[in-house]
Order: sequence, then structure tokens, then C-alpha cells
Amino acid sequence: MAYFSELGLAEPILRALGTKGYSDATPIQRQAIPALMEGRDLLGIAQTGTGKTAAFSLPSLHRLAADPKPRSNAGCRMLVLSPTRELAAQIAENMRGYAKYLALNIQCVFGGVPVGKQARALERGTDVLVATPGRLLDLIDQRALTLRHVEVFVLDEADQMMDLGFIHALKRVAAMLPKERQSLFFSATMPQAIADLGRQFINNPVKVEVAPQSTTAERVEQFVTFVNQAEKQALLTLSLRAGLADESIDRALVFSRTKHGADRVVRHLATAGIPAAAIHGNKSQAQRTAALGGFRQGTVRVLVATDIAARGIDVSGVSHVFNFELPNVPEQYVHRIGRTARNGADGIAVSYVAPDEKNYLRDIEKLTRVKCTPLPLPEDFQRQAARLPAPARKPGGEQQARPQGGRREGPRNDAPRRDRPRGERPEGERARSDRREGVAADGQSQQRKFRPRGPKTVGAHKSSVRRAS
DNA sequence: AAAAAAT
Repeated sequence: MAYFSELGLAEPILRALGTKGYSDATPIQRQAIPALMEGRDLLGIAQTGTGKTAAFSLPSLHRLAADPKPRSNAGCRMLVLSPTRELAAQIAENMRGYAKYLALNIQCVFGGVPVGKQARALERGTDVLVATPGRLLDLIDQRALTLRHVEVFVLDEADQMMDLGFIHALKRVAAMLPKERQSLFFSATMPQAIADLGRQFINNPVKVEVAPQSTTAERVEQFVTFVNQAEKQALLTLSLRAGLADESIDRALVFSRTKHGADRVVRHLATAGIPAAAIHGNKSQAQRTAALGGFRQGTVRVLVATDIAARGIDVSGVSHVFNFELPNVPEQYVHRIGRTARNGADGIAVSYVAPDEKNYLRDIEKLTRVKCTPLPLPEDFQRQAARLPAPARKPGGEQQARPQGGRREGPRNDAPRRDRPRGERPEGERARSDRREGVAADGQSQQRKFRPRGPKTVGAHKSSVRRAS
């Protein structure tokens, strides 16, 4: 057992934690915070939802506050890089909470919004800057920002930041950082090849690995349903309809492999009277912010996303993650299902696996060393699917979520099933006769409504039983 | 091969 009060953090930080009711440090926090307060570089690997943001924020804020320096124009003392805008915003908001009683300025910059306001906010300098790479470099090129004074450099989701799409920008950034600095890398996954690549950006780091790399969150129950691609939409619609109605599903996050696919799923759900929002990189920033905001607020209980939402996003009440398609990079699966079972809650992940995705499943199970539990199709799936309304045809191009008017509530429309070829199904899968409660087989889904909250921790649950693998 | 990230 470890408390924040034992870790030597400054009183204003403890006070901020206290007002939120946080007292217990998680294992990653307990191990990372002392090393970071000493100024060491660090490679931190811990499961999703175990408080990595606080692990790097608290000691860094402590050090900045303990050694006050005047702000230099266009400068920052701490730089945090994130792979998505939404995650950057979330990190900055969390840090502002921790720094509530400190005289530290925290700014956040990312693309998709006007640059002028961001540039002005940096004119007199800031203590902490949270950023996505593109806008960061843009501001540097405009001379609105300099990295000359960075003391602490944080790469969140470090393996993704060093992946192909980001490595070029990262190298540019790293070249501008002072050699003398503290570097912190955090992620739940860290493939060896990427870790090797990372050595050029970090200096003799302390490695804090709370669970084996790519270990999934402990309280996610993982299921797999084998289903033909053409039948996935009907299965999702029926599962969501049942689970939302009986409240076994609080909020559901549905992952699609493509942006187009995410839009298509949302349209299908709308046709069936299930309100859902899509979030992906082809949406405007305003649409993205509204979609995630509505999901956080609970005004939309189903969010359909690409891997833009796979990492870091912390929304309470996500009871279910559906993988409408499996990711082809197995590490992404670990991050996706980590959107549930956060902050002491438990969660359910269901992956829809078409015949041509079985290799992905194999790679995922090999990486996580967890075997997903088969969840058969409901006994009367074909009959129920046949009664779903036919999907609206899209005229083409991006379509605003046209109000569908949830008129078609019941399965009263015997729509033709022309794009729903009847797939062969193993006889064994017909066995189940119980009514499906959302997707959770047997009474688990009921229990989750009354999930108890453990001792309060920051963005995390306490480590518990190590999974048997 | 897809997605993310600058305009």
C-alpha cells in the first residue's frame, strides 16, 4: 500500500489530489514517481487505465514548482507529445487539475483549430506545453515557440510516437531539444524494435515495467464472436439494442478499421433507431470534439471510432468495447480494449471476427497471452437480423448525421435481406438458448450496474491479481 | 494497409 503523501510531493499537489479524493498511488505511480523526482530518464510500461498520466505529471510538476524560473518568451519548461488531439487535450486538463494550487501555466496546442490564439498564448512563454507534433512544428516554424528551454520531455504512447507516421516529426523535435534534459516515455505496449529505436531519444532510462509489456487490463473480460462480415452490422445492432435497453451497456465504444466504415456503422445504427456518433480523422475538429464530448456527457451512449480513439482516451462508464473489425496491428487491440475497465471498474470487450480475420486474432492472443472466450451468435440471430430495417443508402460524400427520427423502434419491418447473405454457421453455435443481455453472457452485465468503487486512485485501479496465462 | 498529424 502506498499513499501519495509518502512520495515527497509538494503540499499544493497533495492538496489538489486530496480535493479529488485521491490518496492511493498505483504501482506505476509508486515506482515512477521517486525515480522521476530524482531527475532520472524513464521508460514506463503499465497496463491501460493504471494512471500513467499522473505518474509523469505529478513528479514533473513538483520539480518545476520546486525550482521556479521566470518564463522565457515563446519557451516552455516541459513538453508533452501526444499522438492525437483529443488525448493532448485530456492530458492538459488532467495536468491543470494537479497544478490547481501551483503557479504554473499549462498550455495545449494541436491542429484543426485556429493557430493565432495558440501562438498568442505562448508569447510570454509557458511552463508546460502539451502538443501534437504537426501543430507544434508549425508554431516553431512561425517562431511562436522555442524548445531551447525544455527541461522535461514526455512522449506519451511512446511506441506510436516512434512509429512510421510520427518518427520524422519526432526527430525534428528531438533535434531542437537541449541535450541536457529529462526524457520520459510511457506506453502500455513497447515492441522491442521500437524500444531499440527509442534509445536515441532517451539517456540511460530507469525501466519501470509494472506488468509484462502488452498485458491487457486485468478487469476486461474478452470475448470473440465468429461472424461473417456481412452479418456484423446486424449483430452489433441487436446487441446494442438489447444492452442499451436493459442497461447492461452503459456506454459502448465501437472500433472500425476505416473512417468510411465508422460512418457506415453510424448510419446503419441510426436506421435502427440507435443514436451513435462517429469520430475519425476525416471529421472536422468541431465534429470530433462534439462527438467525444457527447460521449463523455452521456448524451450519446455509442461512439464509433477508428483507432484515433484507441489510445489514452479516458471516459468513465465505458462498459463495452466492440471490435467491429480487428486491428491488424496486435498492439492496437491492447489499447482499444483498455478504453474500458478503467479507474477500478470492470469491462467487456467483444471482437467480431470474420473468417479472414482469424490470423489477426491469433496474433493478438499470442501477444496478450490471453485467449478470448467464444461468444456464440444468439440462437434466433438469423430471424432477428431479418427483421431489422434495411440500411439507408448513402448518396455519396460525407453526410451530416441526418436526423433519422427514431421512429422505427421495433423489429416490425420485414426488410428484404438482400445484402445479408446467409452464412454457414457451425451447428454447435446454436446451443445457447438464454436471452442475450447485451452481449455479456450470463449475469455479469447485471452486476456491473452496481459496481463498487474501490479506494480512490488517480486515473487507475490498484493492481490486483496477476492474470493467469 | 490504415490511421494519425499542419494548412
